[in-house]
Amino acid sequence: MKKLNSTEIAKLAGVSRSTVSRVVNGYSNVPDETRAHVMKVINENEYYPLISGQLMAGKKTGTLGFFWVASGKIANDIQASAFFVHITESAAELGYLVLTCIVKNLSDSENIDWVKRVFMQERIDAGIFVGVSNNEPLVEELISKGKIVGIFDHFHPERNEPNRISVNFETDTGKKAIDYLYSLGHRKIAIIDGNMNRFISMKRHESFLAGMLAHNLEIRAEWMCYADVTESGGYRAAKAMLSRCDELPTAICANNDATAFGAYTALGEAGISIPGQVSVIGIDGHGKCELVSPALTTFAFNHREIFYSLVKRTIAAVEQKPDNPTTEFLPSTLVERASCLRVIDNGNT
Amino acid sequence: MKKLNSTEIAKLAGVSRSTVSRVVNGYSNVPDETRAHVMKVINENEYYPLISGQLMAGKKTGTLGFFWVASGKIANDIQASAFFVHITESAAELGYLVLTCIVKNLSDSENIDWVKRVFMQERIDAGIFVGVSNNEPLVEELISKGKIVGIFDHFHPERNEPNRISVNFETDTGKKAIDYLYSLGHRKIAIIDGNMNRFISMKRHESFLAGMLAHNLEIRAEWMCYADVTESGGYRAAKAMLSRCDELPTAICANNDATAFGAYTALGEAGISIPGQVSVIGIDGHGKCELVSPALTTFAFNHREIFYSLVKRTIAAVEQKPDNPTTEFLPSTLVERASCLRVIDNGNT
DNA sequence: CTGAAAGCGCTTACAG
DNA sequence: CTGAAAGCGCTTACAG
Repeated sequence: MKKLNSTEIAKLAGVSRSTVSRVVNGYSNVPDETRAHVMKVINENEYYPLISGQLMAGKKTGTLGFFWVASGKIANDIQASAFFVHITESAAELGYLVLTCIVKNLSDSENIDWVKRVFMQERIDAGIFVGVSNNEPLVEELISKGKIVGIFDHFHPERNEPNRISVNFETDTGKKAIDYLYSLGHRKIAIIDGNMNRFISMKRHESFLAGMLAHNLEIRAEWMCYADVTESGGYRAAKAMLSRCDELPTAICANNDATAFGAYTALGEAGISIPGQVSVIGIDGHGKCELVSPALTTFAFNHREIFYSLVKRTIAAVEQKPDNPTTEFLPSTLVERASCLRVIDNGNT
Repeated sequence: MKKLNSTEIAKLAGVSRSTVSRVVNGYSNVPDETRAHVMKVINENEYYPLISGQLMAGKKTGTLGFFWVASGKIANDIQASAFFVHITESAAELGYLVLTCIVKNLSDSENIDWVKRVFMQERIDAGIFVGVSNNEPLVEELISKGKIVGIFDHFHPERNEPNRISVNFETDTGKKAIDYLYSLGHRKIAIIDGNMNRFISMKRHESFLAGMLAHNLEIRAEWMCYADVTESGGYRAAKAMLSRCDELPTAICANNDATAFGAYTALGEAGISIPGQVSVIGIDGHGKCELVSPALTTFAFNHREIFYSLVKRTIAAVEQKPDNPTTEFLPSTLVERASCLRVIDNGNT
């Protein structure tokens, strides 16, 4: 069966290309009878309008870019899978396709150009970014050029351009984690902070400290450490912390679950039992929490909901829906597993 | 900065649009000096040719579709992540973008149309399919329409259309698994087969039996079971097998790792220790093998290599490279972990 | 080596 | 309600 174009379909149906187009696009100004007849010809001939023609005539692509910025190995990262699936499924639900790009390094000009070209060539209507810092120049450039960008973990209260869409974790989860450990009797708490270029890591840092202050807990320098948000970063940070501290904390509060998994390894290597000697708590809701031993207690976010919110509002911006909220903060839920132990309050503060 | 088109760039550079196009496309028939001058104007104005115009003029999309057919929940599946990452990275390495589609159900006409439209609208140059049966009507239809399709786990020796590209696991891994268990002294081996609509599951089934026959092992009906290739399928199959058998096998040979994980759960619920009472072996090289307890011994495949081969040859078909092999079989490597125990051969065969 | 011109397949204001 | 016509931005054979 030969592939027909709209002119040929029009001829077969005995109408003009205009009418074929109206039927294809579901416009209302076509009588039911005409529509049914044209549809029949379209279906019989399996006519699908070519995207090239539609784009030239000014239609949108119906496609979202998904830019996953990940420097390390992500092939076996459950989280990468979850993000990819949530974004793709959310987009599909709203009738959009997803063009995926894994970006290794946003400091590399070739990488930058690869991303930029996707936008500038108008292959997509908007792009979703995951894994960028809160002040990524490329993102800022795209926004300033009027491109619609949806960003996970991004907040600039002073900038509220309608094409700067973001979704965020609530900002007080750090304090909630400290509160929880405190309620279990922990008074000696170590903190593994994240990457201070990321909005949420910074907020979590502030929020950890707020929790410590609220309970009058000692913020001991040797227990404070910084990691990036990765498992290997958490491992290195925890290892260094353990080797320098005179006294062990009773609990470690990690910036995120991946960092906590890294801490598990460091504690294991040092022969320290979890939660017997040291409790560990994460934040995120990583799929691996239930697989590690002991299962990791965490403040979990609903990632499905988070990405749906981001994708939905990004698409709303594309379609110029009015009153579209540019940002949203979503809540966590405590999931108690086996990694945190109740301890006797020995009165030390 | 206003966005310019090729006419405006041509004017600024003092050449014709033809020459701008030649420079953009890197054609050789442009003197170095002209090329440098035009490039300068292009870069200064950040000119990127719109994909819409390029497509209309007959250029390819430079995009591959990735159709992941998965009926169940895949958000937390490590494998889904790995496949997605390998395909996207392989494509990027070869200069291609990837349009991803998660397909829930290839029996549903809406799902079918969603996939078909991506091809028919010419949004992509070719599509990669993962998770389809060896005789998927949609795939056959696309191939018969001349669409270039790359399929993971697909083999039809009698059909060798140049647009039917596939990559496969070697077909004798089942026998290797039996050989290995035999070498550990196992004589009472249970087999969990996969989905017989999948090429590799069928081959593995044949190959399991070949191994059993080669060693003169009894193929006991109560130890033979069928699952789909999922973890829950493996669980159900193993559970049913355990409840009906009078005597326990000393080892379970699973069609694939996910099925083996399901068997773990069934054995755990029945209070049967792995590998103390029953050894378990998988096939695949799933990222979770090292996370489960005991770590799963498996015949692992190099998924990166597998998907690179598929993507590379699919792209070669798009670019009409000569002598492009339409299929390839890749080997496994035994990865010994903790799930298989050496047993004393009690002489039973 | 270079430009003028044709052409790709649609959609949409416009006129009726 | 419907059609003729313009127009979208490129590439490429063609002619020189």
